[in-house]
Amino acid sequence: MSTRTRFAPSPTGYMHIGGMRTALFAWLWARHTGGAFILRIDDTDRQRNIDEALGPILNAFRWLGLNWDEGPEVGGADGPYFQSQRSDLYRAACDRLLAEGKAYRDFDSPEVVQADRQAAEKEKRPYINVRRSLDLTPQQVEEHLAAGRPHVIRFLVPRDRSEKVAIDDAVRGHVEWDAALLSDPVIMRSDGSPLYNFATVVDDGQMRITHVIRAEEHLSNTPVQVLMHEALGYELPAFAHIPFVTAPGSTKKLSKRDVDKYKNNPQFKRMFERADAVFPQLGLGTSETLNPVMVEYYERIGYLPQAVLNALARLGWSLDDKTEIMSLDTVIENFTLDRVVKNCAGLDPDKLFAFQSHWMSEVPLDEKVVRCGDHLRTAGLVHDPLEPAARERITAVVTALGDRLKLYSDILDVDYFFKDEIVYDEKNFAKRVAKDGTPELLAEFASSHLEPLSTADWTAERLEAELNAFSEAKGVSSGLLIHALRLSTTGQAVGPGVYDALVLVGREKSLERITAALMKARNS
RNA sequence: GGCCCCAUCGUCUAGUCAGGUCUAGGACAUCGGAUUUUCAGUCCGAGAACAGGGGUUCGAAUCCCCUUGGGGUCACCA
Repeated sequence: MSTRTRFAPSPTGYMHIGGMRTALFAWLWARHTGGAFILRIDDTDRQRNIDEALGPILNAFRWLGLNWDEGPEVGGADGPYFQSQRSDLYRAACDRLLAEGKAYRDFDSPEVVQADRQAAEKEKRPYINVRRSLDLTPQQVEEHLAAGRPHVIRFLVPRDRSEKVAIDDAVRGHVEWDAALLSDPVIMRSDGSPLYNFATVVDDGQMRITHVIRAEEHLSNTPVQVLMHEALGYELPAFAHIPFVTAPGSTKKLSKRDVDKYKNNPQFKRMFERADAVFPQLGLGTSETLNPVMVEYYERIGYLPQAVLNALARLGWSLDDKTEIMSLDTVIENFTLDRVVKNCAGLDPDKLFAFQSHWMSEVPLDEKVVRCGDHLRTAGLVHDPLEPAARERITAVVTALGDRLKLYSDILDVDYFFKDEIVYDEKNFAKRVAKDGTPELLAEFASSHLEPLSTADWTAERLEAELNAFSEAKGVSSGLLIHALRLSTTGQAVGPGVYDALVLVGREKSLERITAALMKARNS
């Protein structure tokens, strides 16, 4: 039988990076086995603004290139793929259970149930729901029904079953539970809508899912689901509970609720700072609106899908003892569930960045130019990046940047190549320019060696030769002038090689900026 | 608290199922050196781990038990 895996997100308005990893593993297993990957939307709870809430999720899949064989937009034979449109299926399954005595109507009010729970807690004994409604005679049930008395429907756990409820999890191995300790799960609310635990079983059964690959936090839902699969006569799928992704340097599940804490996390901190530096320029808000818990963060800040995919694949899975850099095709070819690690894995921003460095080095110049052009246009630094002169300039800058360009948004750090005014890195300006003797040296170099140069002679080679000749004659380290020149003409301490930078800034503007810097140094 | 899961360098991991070849391998990060009389980068190198205790065995990171620690989950959420 052909493999069928699924990912069933709830439309929350964003795609969680940890959820993305779970989805990736399910997708990978389907692709590795030549099976089907199904996207199913768990929207039993919220029906409003479904498009708005679903958009970012589908976008995340598209950005990473993870296609789905059945689901929203593409349809499929086992649809619909929105739980909100599958009510009849749940109703029918529930009726069947009811008719077979495998489920029952529970007339206890939420308050009563709550009191039971509290009583159990007080007496320090495990809570299992009290089956009062089971004592009702058929006649009493009819009366309650006729009276329109609100009730839920619970699945009747076979607590007296002799053997344990067990699964052979593809990643965790044999796991078993004692059915006698299980509470009867509510499968239908009093308003007639299904609960997740039930809907999932009905969907997985009806869609003939062969491998339920999901995050570890669902492990404790598994026993009742197994029982419900059995009760409904579905063939039990294989389960693979993969570890969840934790926050960097933590053992706790990565959660959007904790973003405020993450801002102080030493490893996460830089990502938030980067967001606050970049997103406002792109009109995307700040780290408040887009943060590293969301997949969109990575897309917008200029990560490569290859890098994110590589990092995600290596989080809880490995090919062997040395392979780190892997294309999606390589991962598909080698992905197996038995090589999924059992313990939870912390998202590592540094490692992701390292993957990014590698994959960015594989991107052709033209592609980099186009993507950087997009960022520049969005930031208002370039009107039309496709216009020949602009394109040429962007190409020159990207070339000069070389492998310094790690994220596409890095292009915004060299905005001084695209606008007139520059922002000084004050600390480094003081250190490299406004210090003993340097302004005088710089002034002399500018007037004696730079100003005489014609625009045609304003080349990296010539500039380097002039600078070397001057510093040799003066008996000073060339590094002194190199730093002073960079700070003066770009305002920054880091950037392309200084001769390239001077060429990019141009003769005219370079001289102007040096003059301005000298004035600034004198006044400080 | 009940139930369940997990435990190798700071981090991600290889090795665990089929004990020896593991004085525990790789990657990221860190530190040091080289290079560019420039930041970055690149190259080379270094430090860095089997949670603890009992067993079984000639031999245990690997098998068994206990302890400790971490985590998940206990809804008319998903």
